[in-house]
Amino acid sequence: MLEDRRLEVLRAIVEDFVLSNEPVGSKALAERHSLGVSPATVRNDMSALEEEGYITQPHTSAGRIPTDKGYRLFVDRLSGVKPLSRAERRAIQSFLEGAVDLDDVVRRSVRLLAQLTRQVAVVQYPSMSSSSVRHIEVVTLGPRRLLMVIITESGRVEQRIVDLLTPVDEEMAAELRSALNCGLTGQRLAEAHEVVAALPDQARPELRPCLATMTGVVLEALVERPEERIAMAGTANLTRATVDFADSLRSILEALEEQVVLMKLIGSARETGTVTVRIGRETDVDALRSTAVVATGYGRGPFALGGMGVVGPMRMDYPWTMAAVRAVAKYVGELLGAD
Amino acid sequence: MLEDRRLEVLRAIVEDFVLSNEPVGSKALAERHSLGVSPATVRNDMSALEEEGYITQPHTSAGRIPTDKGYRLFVDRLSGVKPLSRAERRAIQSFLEGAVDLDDVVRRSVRLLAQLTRQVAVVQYPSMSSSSVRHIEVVTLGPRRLLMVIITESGRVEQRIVDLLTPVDEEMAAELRSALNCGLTGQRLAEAHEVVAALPDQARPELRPCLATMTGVVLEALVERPEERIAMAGTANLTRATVDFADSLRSILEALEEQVVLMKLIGSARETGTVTVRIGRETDVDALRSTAVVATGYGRGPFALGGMGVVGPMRMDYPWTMAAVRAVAKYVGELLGAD
DNA sequence: CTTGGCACTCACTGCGGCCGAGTGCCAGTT
DNA sequence: AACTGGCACTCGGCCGCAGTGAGTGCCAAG
Repeated sequence: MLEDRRLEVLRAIVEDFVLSNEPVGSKALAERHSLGVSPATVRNDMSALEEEGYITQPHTSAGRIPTDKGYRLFVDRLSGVKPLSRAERRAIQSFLEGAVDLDDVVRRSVRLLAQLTRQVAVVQYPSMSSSSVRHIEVVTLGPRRLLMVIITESGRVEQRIVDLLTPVDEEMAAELRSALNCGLTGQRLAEAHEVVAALPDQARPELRPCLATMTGVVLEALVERPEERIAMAGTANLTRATVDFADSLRSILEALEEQVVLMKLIGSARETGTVTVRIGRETDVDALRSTAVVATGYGRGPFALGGMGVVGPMRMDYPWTMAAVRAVAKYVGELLGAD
Repeated sequence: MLEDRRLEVLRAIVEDFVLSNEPVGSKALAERHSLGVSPATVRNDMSALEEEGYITQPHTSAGRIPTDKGYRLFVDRLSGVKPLSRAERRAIQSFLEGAVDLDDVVRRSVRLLAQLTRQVAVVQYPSMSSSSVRHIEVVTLGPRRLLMVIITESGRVEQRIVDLLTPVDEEMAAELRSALNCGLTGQRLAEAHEVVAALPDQARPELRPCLATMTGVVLEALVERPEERIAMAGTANLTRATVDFADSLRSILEALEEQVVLMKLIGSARETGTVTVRIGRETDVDALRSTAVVATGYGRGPFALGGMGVVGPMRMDYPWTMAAVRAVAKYVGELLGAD
């Protein structure tokens, strides 16, 4: 029970601080939350919490604010996931259902998430390697130049220009097309490594060099190249978290423009079926040490299509944000799964 | 000559202010630039320039800073375009030449421009309506659902999912494909309105409804829909222009996330063959009244493929920025023109 | 274990004064 | 007529200073 109240105090501190963005003191705490004890008692608890590293004071004789560790405990043990209201769910649905194509779905999602959470939103495009090939198209652009267009089950379209060593006519292009399609359609690219590599050997000798080049491109472009596309929106929301935050704003923006960094943040959450939260230094990105990332994967089945999430100040309404991210991810997953 | 010196003073003010970001006074001006006159004389000139609205003082007894009108005069009459160094040109070239596809070209360009100018860079994807159709691919996704992929000369790929009223089998899909390709290949979409609309009538009766739906999609998606895609980078650079600027940063970021606004800014510069500069209120966007936009079109020939440019503080090194934008645009134009 | 009381700390605020960059004006010079 | 040096004046920015109050830590009593 002592232990219990301490946790209750921590929860109260986090909640108040998230609301006010000001260090919260013992008096206000005892008043605003019905803890049933006096400020002095709260002070003792706070002292203990500080000892254990869950809260800290910005300077002597100021209130306390949560530390990374405090937020972590809060997220892990003290907060559920606030369910969204029916109206909010409807809003998500109606916002997304007008989308005309995959690109549109992603762009709408990211804007929706940014507006909803009032944070920076990030959405990964459905990954090529975890969805299977629907069709490969080959178009001749010139005697030695082809355009390959790869279409996946999830509706993503990837294009590559290929320069060949030997000229190819329309007829050969058609053969290449059918060879590729026979070999690859329905394959999950992540698993098709050997199949793809073996393809050239089964073709007519004249075509082999071309096919080898092309399968090389497929592998390089879709399997090995990890830098997939992402969309981002709501960077303006970063300015909301003002002051102390403001000086680091530049470095945060810089980090967010770095594809690799974003992929790491969002991508790692992709495989887990749940919403994951990374707080402060847990992000492993120095520029983001004052931020938190709430992310999840979307797309049903064992292979998530991609990840999405938001980046905001540590001082964030975690329960609500997690709910919003989860809801959008679920809806987008259904939308893309149905295609 | 009196007039001449005044302009010289204006130029000096602009140059100094761009460098220091501090109101510039008569004394420093007379010293740093070899104007050959005393501070008192400079003061008289400054007084006149202020009278005419080219400069202003932030508060009494401070130095002067240029107004919108002052920058405008500077850009129009007082500055040429600094040519880039050979090394810089080479840097541009080597940065861009590794691009593997259109998407990559655009993304590299925008990052390059942002790094080069240290401003926010914006690049419009090559417009569909001003480039001609290379190939249209039709893929069946389900009995009543098709995926159309439209590939243009410039290598841009656009995709649309089409839901049909009647079922279509593979054979019919092939017919539709060839009908579309016969009718549209080589057409400039902006001019093909009637041709596209007339297509269905020439086909077999059973196909007409389908074809009508599909041509409708083509028109709607590629000709009528003005919201084309754009890429942006370097938003972190906005924080460089600190302080006074900082409070409006939020609204600037918001404006920049608005596709429509960006399209207007960049798109309008697209048709002109030269680099255009919009200063302050000339942007016609309230949130950008403290910024300047330097933009140009890229892609040779009478039809520009798209526009690109940078957005930065009015306090900007115009000659250099204009040179950089022009150089990148020229190179990207060549790159895409050759494809 | 809790509580009221009490002394203490320290960021924040408002105030007054100083400083200096920069201006505007004027009288003298070329 | 244009330029220059001199001079008084303005006013934002920068101390230093004391007052205030929220918040803490400790302690002794319940």
